[in-house]
Amino acid sequence: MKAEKIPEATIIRLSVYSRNLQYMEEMGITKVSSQEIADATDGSSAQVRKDLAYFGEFGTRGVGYEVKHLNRHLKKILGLTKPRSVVIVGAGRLGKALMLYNGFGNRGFRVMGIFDKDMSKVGEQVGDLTISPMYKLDQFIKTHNIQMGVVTVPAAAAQETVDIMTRAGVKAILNFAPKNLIVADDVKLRNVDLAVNLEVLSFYMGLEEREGEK
Amino acid sequence: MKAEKIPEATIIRLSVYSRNLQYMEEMGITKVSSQEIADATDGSSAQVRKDLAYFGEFGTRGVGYEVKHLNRHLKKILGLTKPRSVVIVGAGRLGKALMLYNGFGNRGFRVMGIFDKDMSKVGEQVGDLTISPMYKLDQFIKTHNIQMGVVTVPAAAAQETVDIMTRAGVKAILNFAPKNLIVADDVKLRNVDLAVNLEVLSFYMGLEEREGEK
DNA sequence: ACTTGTGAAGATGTTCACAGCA
DNA sequence: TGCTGTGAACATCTTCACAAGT
Repeated sequence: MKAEKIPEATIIRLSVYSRNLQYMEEMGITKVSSQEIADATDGSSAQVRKDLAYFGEFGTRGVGYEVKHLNRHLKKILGLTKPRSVVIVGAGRLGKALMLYNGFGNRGFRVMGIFDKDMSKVGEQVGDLTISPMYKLDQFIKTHNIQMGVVTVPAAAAQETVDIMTRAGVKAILNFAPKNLIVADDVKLRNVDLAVNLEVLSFYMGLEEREGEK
Repeated sequence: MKAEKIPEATIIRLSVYSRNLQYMEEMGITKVSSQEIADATDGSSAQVRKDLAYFGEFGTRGVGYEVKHLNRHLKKILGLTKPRSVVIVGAGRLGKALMLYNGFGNRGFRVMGIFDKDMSKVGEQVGDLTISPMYKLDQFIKTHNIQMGVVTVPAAAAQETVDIMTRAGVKAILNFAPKNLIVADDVKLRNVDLAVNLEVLSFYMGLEEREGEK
């Protein structure tokens, strides 16, 4: 392992490797090669080995990797060994859908609260949580030591939302609002822009269409 | 403009530029510089100019860009000038949330149908559409000439879903199932993995925590 | 014999810095 | 003067190919 800077693309792939190793583990597979991981995740075996090499040596030459052992290390690297507390702000359809999304829970993320400005939504039950009013957000984050926030409010309200979150102590934010947000250097921010994804697809479709016209 | 290969990162940024130009247009701003676009989208002015240079010359030296003119070109590049027809398969919470998501509609994407295998969901009203049974999907895609599909079914059902879609003629797929899918070369596929995004944030939080321990 | 781990080569993407033009 | 457009320098990421280890 080296103290180099690690590409973000590597971290994304490690997360995908881990998910696939999880499946393998559940299916009772005990041993895997870099080539098999590559096949399952649509990558190359050299890439898999390079990605892992940033963090240490996890395999046995001539043999491969022990599934359980490798997955345990990957989860550790990704910080998934202790549960992470999350709040969702914005109890619209997307916020509620994420609140109830199983994919978070079974990877160690605990959605502890869901908040909305709209008082007509406050009190509504979503799964086993109740929608809380925004003015309680700051105190809730502090009391429950919340580390991560998910933003599903409209673009116009996104900046004030992250300001409240970060002032209260949230250290990482996943933003679904189509807006470029400003946060302090020590806060990690990731944007998921659903429309951008469709537009990228649309671009490549357009390329094909133009090819077809020739 | 050159016939070079264009980085996907460039396409993603063009989509973000376009969204910001849209805001500017709505606010009545007529003129913008590459620096101003960079500030609004958290990038560099050189990057903005390089991205645009793949497709032509849209500005005036010494002056900048005409907002409306540039946005019109970007939308053309992204294939957003004619509306794109979309189906959503998987009428769970995420599927419904996406169905009702405004961000698609106001960028030219038309959700024409929503489908689910679960017959107890079929017939249910979502916005102004009704959930249809899976066996109607193939015919619907052909009849309405659907170009894009959004997959929000569970991981185990994702591959068979895209097989039906692509056999019926869908040319681009946005997949939310945490599963690596196989599609023909002429079909464009993008994966949005919500848990991966949280895991990447978790990784960077872990780095900071380890820093703090020193 | 087989598969990892890795330096070196190659490919790709970003930034610099300035010529070109209004 | 001011800002775009762009070749060249730089930085980053991926692939290659083989030595090392079992």
